Parts: sequence; structure tokens; C-alpha cells
Amino acid sequence: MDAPEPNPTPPSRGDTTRGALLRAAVEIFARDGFHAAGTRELAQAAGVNQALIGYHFGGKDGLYRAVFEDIVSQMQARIGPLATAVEALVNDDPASLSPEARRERFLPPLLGICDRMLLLLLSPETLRWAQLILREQQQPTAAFEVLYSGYMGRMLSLLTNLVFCLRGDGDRERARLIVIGLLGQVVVWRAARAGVLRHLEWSEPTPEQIEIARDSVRRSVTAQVFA
Amino acid sequence: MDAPEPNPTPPSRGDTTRGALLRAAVEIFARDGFHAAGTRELAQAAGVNQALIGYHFGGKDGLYRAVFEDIVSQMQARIGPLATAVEALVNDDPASLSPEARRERFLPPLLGICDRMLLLLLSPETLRWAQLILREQQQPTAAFEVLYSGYMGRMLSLLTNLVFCLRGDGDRERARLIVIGLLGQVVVWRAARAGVLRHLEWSEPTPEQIEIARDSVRRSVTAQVFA
DNA sequence: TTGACTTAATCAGTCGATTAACTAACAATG
DNA sequence: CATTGTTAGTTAATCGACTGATTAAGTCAA
Repeated sequence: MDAPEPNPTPPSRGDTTRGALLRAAVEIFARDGFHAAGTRELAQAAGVNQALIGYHFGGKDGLYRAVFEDIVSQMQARIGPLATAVEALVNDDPASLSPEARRERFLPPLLGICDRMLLLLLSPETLRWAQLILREQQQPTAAFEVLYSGYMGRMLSLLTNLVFCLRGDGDRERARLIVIGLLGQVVVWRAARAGVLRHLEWSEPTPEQIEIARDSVRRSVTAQVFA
Repeated sequence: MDAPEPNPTPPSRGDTTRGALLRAAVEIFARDGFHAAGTRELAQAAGVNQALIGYHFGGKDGLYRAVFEDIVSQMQARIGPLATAVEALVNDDPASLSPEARRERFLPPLLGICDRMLLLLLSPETLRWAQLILREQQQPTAAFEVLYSGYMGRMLSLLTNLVFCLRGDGDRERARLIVIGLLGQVVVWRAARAGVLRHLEWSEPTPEQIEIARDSVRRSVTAQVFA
């Protein structure tokens, strides 16, 4: 028997280079932004020659877009199954349910998704993604399209459906607005990060502090969904 | 009689130049970010010579910091009186008030401040400020210190005191966390702007849409303050 | 030998900063 | 009143460093 090789096609030289560049680019683009990041620094951080950015990605812009495509594909792998399950849940919504039954059926998955999003914003591994995504919101480039059509739009309408079913009042527009509020509860932890940390007199969030943040978000989300 | 001249000392040549540079810099730094903004473009937009950036502000960095100092001073002029009034209100908090009385006393100013903040994020005049402030949160430079000690810290503790008095449960830490949630309600409209607009199928927010946003924020804020 | 990949070197262009010459505004001086 | 000195402000030109992109030669595995 050969050694267990789950990947039938071992990565070629080019794949290795592309991967190294992508990994370095996520880090550096997130830290410095697109303009402040230099191709030489990107290449050096990846341990490859500078000209390879042009060869493999067509240029700095191509590498930037590729970073977002990579984020989307990894994100889909992580939350795709969960999203599918919840989509199935909201799709067979028994028309007449008591408010209590709706709460029991739809609130836990909603809070679960909020938890996941918050962790995405605060955990060190995916912190870079959050930085890139937030940056892209301010002045959307072509990369935003990759992002929105890739997974963001799906998540937003999933959340909206969840809130819509949870409230059961038939007001879809209101559900959309509430979702924005929910999003705010979560996003503020990264978007206003410097101010928030200073206000709480935290430095880098510890696991205990992340749990505090999570509980606070859960409470606020629950309150405002029924507002 | 001479023409009415309210300003006793007319602006010198230097003041005019500094003003023009600051006005152009707010626009361009907000649009492009610090690194992508070039000194030549900044100077041209201000209608002055490029070397004057170095002369008046010591360099690009100095101009950047000056922009934030300008924002802080203008912000203080705008919300200073309101803040002082509300600070006075929370400072003589009658110890034993009924929840209803607290709500009547402290909720309106809280909602008023949220309104002002939301307008700050959405109205075209101050939109640039919001962009700069949010950008600065991601990787705080020296400019963030100017911002926080200038007015952001004051506003956050003011909001916290307001929430603390409003709830009247003696839990200061909880009040701080709730303030972060309130902040999120408001900030999300700019921080996740691209995603939010797309989700609501809005383009550039119209006055009517801003009102919709305001009502939604007021409702969510009210709900989560008492959560 | 072929084609994918990598390398060092170089391209033209832009960056922020600085310099020296110049001008405008104003006070002191005769 | 005219002149001069002084200073703040402005200008065009230039500095070296760095930017992303490109090229031609070279390496590597099949």
C-alpha cells in the first residue's frame, strides 16, 4: 500500500507558488490595504520571486481579486452545510405557528449564525478576512462583486428569511431592516474595534472576553428581533 | 459705514492655503485612504503648490493628522453643547426613580444622540469624516489618539452613563456592552455600507430612506437598551 | 525536446521631500 | 513719503527612492 494520499493530484510547482502567494497576500493586504502593499513585499513574504505575481495572477490586481475568491470558497466550505440546513428549515415554514413555537424553532439557528459571524470577526485565524471584507465595503472594487454574489448575499437573505419566519408578521421590509441591525451588533466589534477595545479597557480580546461579547450580542439580538 | 466684517482678523494668505489643503485633504484621504492619496493630487485639488504641504504641515503625515484635529474641533463645536447638557442631566440622577420615570427622563436624549450619529454617518457633508474615522479604527495611527481623546471617549462614556441611568440596575459593565451594541446599530450603515445598500436594493440613500433607517435604529435601540 | 515555471535585471513612471529663487505684505527707518 | 529690511509665503525644479510590470535567459520535470 502506498502512503495515504487523499489528494489524487499532488500540487504542482505552480500550485505551491500560488498557494504561498495567496497566504501571504491575505495577511499583507489585510494589514496594509491594497495600495500600501508592495509587490516586492508580497513576494518576499511568500518566499517567491516578484515576477511570479504577474505570471500567476496577471498582476497585483489579479492577486487581490484571487484573495477574495479564495476567501469566498473557504467561507462556503465552512458555512455552506449550515446555510443549506437553515435554508431547508425556513423553506417549510408551517404557516400557522404560535409565537412561542416560532421562537423555539427559529431563534436558536439565528443565534447560532450570529455566533459564527462574531467568531469570524474576532478569532485570529479569520481576522484577516474580516479586515479585507470591511475594507472592501468602503470603496467597493470588482472584488466586492466576488464577495457579495459569492456568499454575502446568500447569508443576508438567509438571515432575513429567518427573522421573517421568527416574527411571523408578514412584514418582509421590516425583517430586512432588522437584519441590518443584527449585522451591526456583530460587525461593530471589528469595524469600531479600536474605539470598542479602548472603551472596555480591553487590549486583545481573550477567550473569556470573546465569550462576554458573545453573550452580549445574543441578548441584544434576541431583544431587537422582537422589537 | 464699512461692510460688516464679523471676523476681526481676516485670514492671512497662509490661513487660506491651510484651509484649502484641509478641505481637499478630507475629501481625498476619505476617498482613497492615506497611502493611495498623492501629495500632488492633494495640492492640485486644493489649488496650491505641492511644496506647500511640506511647508504648512511638515509633510503628508502632518496633513493627515491635521485633518483629524480639524474634524475633532468641528465635531466638538457641533455636539459640544448637546453633550454638556446631557452630561448635566445624568449627573444629577435622582437615586430612586420608577422605571417609567427613568425612561421618560433618559430615553429621549439617548435616541437624540443616536439620531445625530446616524445622520453623521449618512449625510453627504459629514460622510467623509465617517469614512476617515472608520478607516482609522482598523489600524490606528497617531490620528486615532487625536480622535479618541478629542471626542470619541467623551461620547462613549456619555452614552454609557445615559444607558446606566436609564436602566437603573447598577450594572455599569452591562451598560458599557449595551453601548457597543447601540454603536453597532448606527455604525453598520456605514461600515457595511455596500452590503447594506445592496441588501435593501437602495442606491444612494434618499432623505426618505434615511428616515426609514432612523426609525429602524430608534426601534432597535429602544429594544436593546432594556434587554 | 517540450512546456511549465522561475529568475535576475531592467523598464518607465511615480512617490514624498527638499531646495533655491522669487514674491507679497508689512514695519522700521531716513 | 519713499526706501529698505524682514519675514511669511509661494513657486518650479529636482532629488533619490521606490512603484508595478516586463523581458530574456535560465531551470526543472516529464
